[in-house]
Amino acid sequence: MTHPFILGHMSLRRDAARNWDQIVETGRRLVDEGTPLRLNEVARAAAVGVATVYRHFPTPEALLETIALPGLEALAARGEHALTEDDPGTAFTGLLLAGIDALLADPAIPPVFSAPDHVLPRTAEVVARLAGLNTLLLDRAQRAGAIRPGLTAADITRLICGIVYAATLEPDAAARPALTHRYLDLLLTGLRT
Amino acid sequence: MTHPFILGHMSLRRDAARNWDQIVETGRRLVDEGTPLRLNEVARAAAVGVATVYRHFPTPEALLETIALPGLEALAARGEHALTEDDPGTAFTGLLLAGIDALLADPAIPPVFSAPDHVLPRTAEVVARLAGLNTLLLDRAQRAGAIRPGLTAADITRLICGIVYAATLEPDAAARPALTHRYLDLLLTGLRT
DNA sequence: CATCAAGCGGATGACCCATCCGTTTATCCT
DNA sequence: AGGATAAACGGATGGGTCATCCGCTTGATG
Repeated sequence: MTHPFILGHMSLRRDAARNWDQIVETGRRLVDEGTPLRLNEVARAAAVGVATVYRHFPTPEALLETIALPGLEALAARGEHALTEDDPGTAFTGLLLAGIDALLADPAIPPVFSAPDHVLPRTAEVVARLAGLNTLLLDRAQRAGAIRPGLTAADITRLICGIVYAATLEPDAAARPALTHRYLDLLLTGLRT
Repeated sequence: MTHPFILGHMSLRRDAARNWDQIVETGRRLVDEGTPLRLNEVARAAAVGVATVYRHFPTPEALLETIALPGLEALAARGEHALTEDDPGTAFTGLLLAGIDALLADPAIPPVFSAPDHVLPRTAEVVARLAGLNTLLLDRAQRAGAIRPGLTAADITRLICGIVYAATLEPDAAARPALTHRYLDLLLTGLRT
């Protein structure tokens, strides 16, 4: 990942951009290792001054959101692709499955996705985009009679997070994907008409 | 709550027991307020020296487990009562509902209940007791044909925690109980044969 | 009442966080 | 090219929290 031009017309000095990259990359590594993001530690691991990290990312949340962004955008793209599918039922369940897999695959995503609000505009934007997609696909599936009425998109979002959370209670991480898929099946049985 | 005699034959000096009570009571208040338990803060709020708190509860987890214990034991008692019910299906679902309500009602319970291990023997014991009850009631319900086979008690436990977690994503706390009940209904539709 | 161990509390060293500021460096302009 | 300038750097440091240690107090015991 490489630093994006801000608002499309502003750029960072070359050394700043390089540091930005190193910080995000290091943060990604730490997140993947399961370490909670401590900005001082990120600075040390990235061989960069502490102030540099704080200048780019005032809080751990800001860095985490930056790290999570690509994954969230991939998921949103996946959702937009689902709009073109023929069967509203499979389009909807397909997005749920993709969401679960994304949440499981990238430890940066769950905390960002389930946070009540976001510090970066781009994160807020992509999460809102996902919510819109979710609403749209759910509505379609409900109209097609594939999903029972009386459920909101917010319910779906929460339940997906709940399923992923449930799977994290399994100590063996390798077993989690299979678990989430079983739990999603269970949920879908309840969701269908 | 009042300090239990340790192993049934050892007792604390009277002032120590009084402090113990005050610490647990203060901790309970803080937990109910949603404050994360910080031992220094508990000491200040309980008008007690820091060392006194640390002597009784070496870690925040130890205090939290102590605070959660009564609720967990009430739930276990509820589960033992469920054993005497006639219909295995309602006995099982009744315990699930009771579990959810307990997790929602007492903020001390979820972190203790879903922790992979426990620092106090009594906590470990009561959680194990609950697991046993869960296994037993699930097995009965499955044999009676009320619940589909292929699910373990651990699955159930995780799913219950997942549902409660899902409800905590709703910002309005007053709406959460209704949510969890709806989600449990959904889950039960999936669980039935 | 005297003895003494159990218990008390707060001072303190260790550690983490995040800001500030003197120095360095990229960029721009002549 | 090279100097001027602002952007960016980095680490020293003050502020805050954590948990231990130890000299003092107090309840229990005979």
